[in-house]
Amino acid sequence: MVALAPPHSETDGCSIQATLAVISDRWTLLILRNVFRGVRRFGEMQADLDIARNILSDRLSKLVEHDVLEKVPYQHKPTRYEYHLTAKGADLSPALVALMGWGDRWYTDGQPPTVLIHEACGTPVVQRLECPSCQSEVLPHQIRSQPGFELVSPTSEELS
Amino acid sequence: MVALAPPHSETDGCSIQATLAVISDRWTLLILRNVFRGVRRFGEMQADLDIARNILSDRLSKLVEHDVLEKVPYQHKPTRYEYHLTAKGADLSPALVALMGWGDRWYTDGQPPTVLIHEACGTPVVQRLECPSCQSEVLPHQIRSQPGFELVSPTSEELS
DNA sequence: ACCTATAAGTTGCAAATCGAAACCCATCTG
DNA sequence: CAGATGGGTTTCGATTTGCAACTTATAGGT
Repeated sequence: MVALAPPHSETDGCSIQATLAVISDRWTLLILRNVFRGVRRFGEMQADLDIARNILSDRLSKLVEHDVLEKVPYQHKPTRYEYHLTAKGADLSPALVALMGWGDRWYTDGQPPTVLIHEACGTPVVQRLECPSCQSEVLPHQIRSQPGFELVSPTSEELS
Repeated sequence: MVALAPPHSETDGCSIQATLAVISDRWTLLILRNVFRGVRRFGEMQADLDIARNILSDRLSKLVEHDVLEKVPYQHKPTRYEYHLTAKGADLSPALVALMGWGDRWYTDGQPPTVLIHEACGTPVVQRLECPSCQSEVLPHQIRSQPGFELVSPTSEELS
């Protein structure tokens, strides 16, 4: 298990909380996964996801508000928009990869429905934690969490 | 942007969908983050998260149902349980790391509230995609998604 | 025996959110 | 002018949420 610092909710954990405020509902990540795959228009998304139109509309505007997607006109008369990933949205890629990986590992019997492969050589890629100074892989139990700038020594918690 | 295959919803994307069925609500990931940090009891979680007791109760039993957490008795008379991560639950660690990382990168002005460091040397760790055969880092735009076993050549989508 | 405290829920009910279908608007095609 | 297309908004019943109060089980004190 990962040894993490004891919680002190005001300063800490807000990263997850802020993240969840943006993506934690049944549809948002599915919408984003589709945008990653090139499904960018209202109708395409609606057909592919089988989501209610009002909900899709609401989620898209929230994603635009949160600067995860941006509306890009693709025709005039009448003006119609596509939804493209912003830099912030594209940066959700690792999270999407991680969640997809978990689903693959625990919710498929045989092959995963989709594998991500290294374009140059065709090998399936893996997601790992690395230590930039040791240049080696770090396993989950070899990490410790530490407050960013307060120099509080975390009263080290016992493990399970 | 990541080049991904066109969607064909029945076979594909179910990994994300299955994952979202488990974790996609406002509280579940916060609960799990706390369990990762050693907060395992009902009352502790309730106090730390400021979550309604009925919702917490509901989420915990769903997580137990989904085999992400398990109830472990820590006293008898009256029997009380702690919630521990199963292997499946612990395997959510990369996803949690990725989501926390995104929040850190986009929702904090200065230092991130919490950094994950390599226990052995104290260096902050990074999460990367790697190609096991090239033994090199793979950037998000260098990956392609591919159906797991059907040999369908994805009609390569134009990029943005 | 009685009172209080601790831990972990459950229940009741009002308020917010969701979802399916219908409706609206602008424009192009026949 | 009658559809068709694309992208929504509105309406309204069903579901989910959240707060507060209640319950159960047990230990400790007086």
